[in-house]
Amino acid sequence: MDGQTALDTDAARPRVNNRRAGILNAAAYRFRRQGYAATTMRDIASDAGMLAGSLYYHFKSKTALLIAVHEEGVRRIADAVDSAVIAADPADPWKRLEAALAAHLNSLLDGGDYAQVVIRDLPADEPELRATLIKLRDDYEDRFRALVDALPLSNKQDAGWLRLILLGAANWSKTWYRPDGTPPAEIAAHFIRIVKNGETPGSTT
Amino acid sequence: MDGQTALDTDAARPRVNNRRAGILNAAAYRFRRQGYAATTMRDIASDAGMLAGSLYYHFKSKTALLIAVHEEGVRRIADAVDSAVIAADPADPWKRLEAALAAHLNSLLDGGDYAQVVIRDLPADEPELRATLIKLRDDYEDRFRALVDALPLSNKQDAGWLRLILLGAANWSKTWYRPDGTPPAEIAAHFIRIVKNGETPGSTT
DNA sequence: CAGTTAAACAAACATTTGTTTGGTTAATAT
DNA sequence: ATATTAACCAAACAAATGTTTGTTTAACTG
Repeated sequence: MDGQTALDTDAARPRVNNRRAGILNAAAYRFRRQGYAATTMRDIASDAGMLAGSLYYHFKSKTALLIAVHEEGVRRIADAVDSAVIAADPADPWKRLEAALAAHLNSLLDGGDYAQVVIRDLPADEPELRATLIKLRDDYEDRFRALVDALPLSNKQDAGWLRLILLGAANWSKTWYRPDGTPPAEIAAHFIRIVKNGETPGSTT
Repeated sequence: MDGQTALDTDAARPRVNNRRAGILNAAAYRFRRQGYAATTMRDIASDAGMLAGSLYYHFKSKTALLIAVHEEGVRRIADAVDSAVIAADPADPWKRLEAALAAHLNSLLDGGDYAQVVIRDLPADEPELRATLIKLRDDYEDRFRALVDALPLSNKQDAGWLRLILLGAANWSKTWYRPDGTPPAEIAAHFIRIVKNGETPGSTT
């Protein structure tokens, strides 16, 4: 029995916590498709290839699972946005905002399940849990606050409205987006162009 | 087997179905606050002043209750928008759209619970139910399709984007709106102004 | 009055829920 | 080899779930 070398046991598979990612993936998948309340621990366990009780070796509760998915989701979408902003032209604040919005949309629409869970409406059961999740999202959205504040606006007071319009329109896109339709980057370009130039006839594009 | 087709909205017989509205209100209240999956029939029954089983005299299932709330919600918000558009200046298509958006926002933010349930993310459990609810909302949103198509746009192709931006930003407002903040009508005015005139310096008309 | 019936109750139903517990396996370390 | 421990299973748990059933109450009608 012990004659076999450790060739079949993947060396890149650490013995400790190597199933955590798989469980989190399954949870994110289910939370996105069914929502938190409608997802059962047995759903998640089944997708992860184990029994419901076994999940409690890795996570102490269903709530902890939701928080972990949120944290991972915020981390991913924030990284994507930060990278896009860094790669964008530092001299063009509109382009920087567009790059951030495109990354946000891409994470939301063509990305995995995590980002969708972050954006989706939060469960209102436990106020404490709700506060935790809202804070996670707010910290992320601060990026857009800074990007919008850097714009040369005709009315500086509009920075807040601009942020709300763009993030709202973007977050709502998951209800009408189709993978065979306009890609996320183009959606972002349209959004930015419209709020930047307006739709009044005669405005130069 | 006399199939009674009594109008449930008929108030001529107070004794018949006079609790329907109360039950629907309770359901809308709970669905808005907790979401559909997290709301129990006992929650609704408790708010309506009866036991869970008694609900089944008025509605055949929890699903039927959700559909009824959606139908009532769409009816209310559609009526509000239609009235606002009729009262608006027929010669100014931008004002007409703004009036519709203001009515939409008002129903969503300062209105009752029904509109929020319509807007909230739909349960994905039963595809058939989901299709029913989506169709209800789509029929309502057709109003905005017509209003946007009537605009004198610098780029006619942008009608679709304009509708998506405005409805998206509006529907997302429930996540950041505070009753002591900017009132719905002013929010609508800001949204319209920005997409109409743009934010490029010097474009103030 | 009796007869009918809308409306609700009281109690149970069979599942499903999140979670706990104790035991089992197999890899690792000593 | 022995001990340890990460990881999981198998089974149960109490509570909660949507729904059904038989019965009761009270208002209307003839």
